[in-house]
Amino acid sequence: MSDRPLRLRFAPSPTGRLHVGGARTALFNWAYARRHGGTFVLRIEDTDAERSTPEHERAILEGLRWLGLEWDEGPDTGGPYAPYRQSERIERHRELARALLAAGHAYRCFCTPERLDVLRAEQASRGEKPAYDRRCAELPRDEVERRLAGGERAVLRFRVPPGETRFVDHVRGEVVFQNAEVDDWVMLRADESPTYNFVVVCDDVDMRISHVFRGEEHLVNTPKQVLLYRAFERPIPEFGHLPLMLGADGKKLSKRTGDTALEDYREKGYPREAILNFLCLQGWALDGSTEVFSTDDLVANFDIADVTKGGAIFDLDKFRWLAGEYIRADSLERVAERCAPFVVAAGLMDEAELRERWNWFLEVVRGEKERIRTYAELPERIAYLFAGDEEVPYHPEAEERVRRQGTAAPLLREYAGWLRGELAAGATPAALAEGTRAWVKERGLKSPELFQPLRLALTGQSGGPDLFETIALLGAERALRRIEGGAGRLA
RNA sequence: GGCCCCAUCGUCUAGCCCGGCCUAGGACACCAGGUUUUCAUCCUGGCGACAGGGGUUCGAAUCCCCUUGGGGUCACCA
Repeated sequence: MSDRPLRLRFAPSPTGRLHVGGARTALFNWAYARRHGGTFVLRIEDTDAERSTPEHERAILEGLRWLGLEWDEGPDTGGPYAPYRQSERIERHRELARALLAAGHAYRCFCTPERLDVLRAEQASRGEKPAYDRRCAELPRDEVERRLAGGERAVLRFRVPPGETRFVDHVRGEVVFQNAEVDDWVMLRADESPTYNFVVVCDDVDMRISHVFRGEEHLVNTPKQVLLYRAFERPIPEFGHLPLMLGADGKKLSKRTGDTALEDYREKGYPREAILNFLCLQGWALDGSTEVFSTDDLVANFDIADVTKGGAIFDLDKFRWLAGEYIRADSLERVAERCAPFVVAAGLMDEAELRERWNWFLEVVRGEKERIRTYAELPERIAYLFAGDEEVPYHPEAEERVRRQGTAAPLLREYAGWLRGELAAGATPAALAEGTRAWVKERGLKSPELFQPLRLALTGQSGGPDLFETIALLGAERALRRIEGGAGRLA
């Protein structure tokens, strides 16, 4: 088994947006394949015709690609085991089901959903575990034929053999299930459509999947699947069940406790490198001390055996810190490129304007680059640059602090007079900074006495980039107008 | 509830497999200080954990058992 070609897969179901937990599963599968020279397969599990949509499928592929997780075989790229969309493999599933039926590993069950409901209700009331009672397990062949011919609907159930099922999980070690605990589960529904536990094995067998790494919620499915491999007499793949990603409440990450979709974070402006890095950190560590690392580092070092066993609470604070790290470390040009769509979306500038004033925009970004943690944070921080000079929105607390100082209005008026002269003479930001310090000193003031009102008048905020750079960004006329306007508003 | 999985700072984790180097390391968050025109960055320091109990051993965070706690799962969903 170990000398089989290494083949891994990620098999999302297009019934919703790509979950961040799914993205991490894909990442670890991908990394393992890349590390060991294996093949990474993408397969779409769209057997739930009710909920699967082409839109979701497209979005999932796009999201994975955006992350940089390229697959070697998949629904769009094709490959030697095509098709890679389960809905297109149903004939094969039925064929395999018939083979199992013929071999006695499966049987027809005529029990109606209604009877099963009643059965489960009775079991529940007696405090028993809900399980199929195998009423149809030993039906004589002629009776089965007769009822089928009579138009009765039947599902196909797997006949779970006695004994126990054990397998080695590469994250957890050996896991044992008593087969008596495993229900005779449905392989084919009454309409002949195959169910998840069945198709997954059919396709993994047909696609020669050698390693199955997936979320821990699938751990309890594994005995069913191992039993199926045995029935098929095919090699059982290596398993590894990844710890769950948990919400702040310690339960499986759900919409109740935060954003669950990869897209959510993308839309919120997290750098993709930071997302990837953070996903790694949920359940795996490079060396225990390095927090910031690339997917190359992951690929060079990833081992399924090093994955943590316990569930990991999604630590948004750390994620945001990491995102900021990536933005700070990135080039100005690139940060600007990536912020641009958010600026446009916020209605601050349109694309033509952005192109036209690109160098100006670069300077704007330079001022905020070490302050933002996500690209989406830029627009709100720089909105003051686009406000009318007479109606710069003052942050209430900042304004309150300045008003308490009391001397702001006359000071600003006086300073504006001085500044007008300097600006007219073409002073650089650095020269202005120096001149202003001298100006403050001459009057026996403390720096904040001027700078706080000045910042408020210019930006409406209490913090931000260098004031003289801000003046340069605004231009002399607008800056002066804001300072004089500020003197008026604060008088 | 049955079954299965898990258990190191508030959070993510290193250490555990191959007991001693662990007075348990790193990071986020938090607190304090420094730098700065402010905010942020950056630097320094602080707070803070081996769930509990039994074993095994000269010695246990590391091995075994029990308890407790948490999670997952129990469909003609995936």
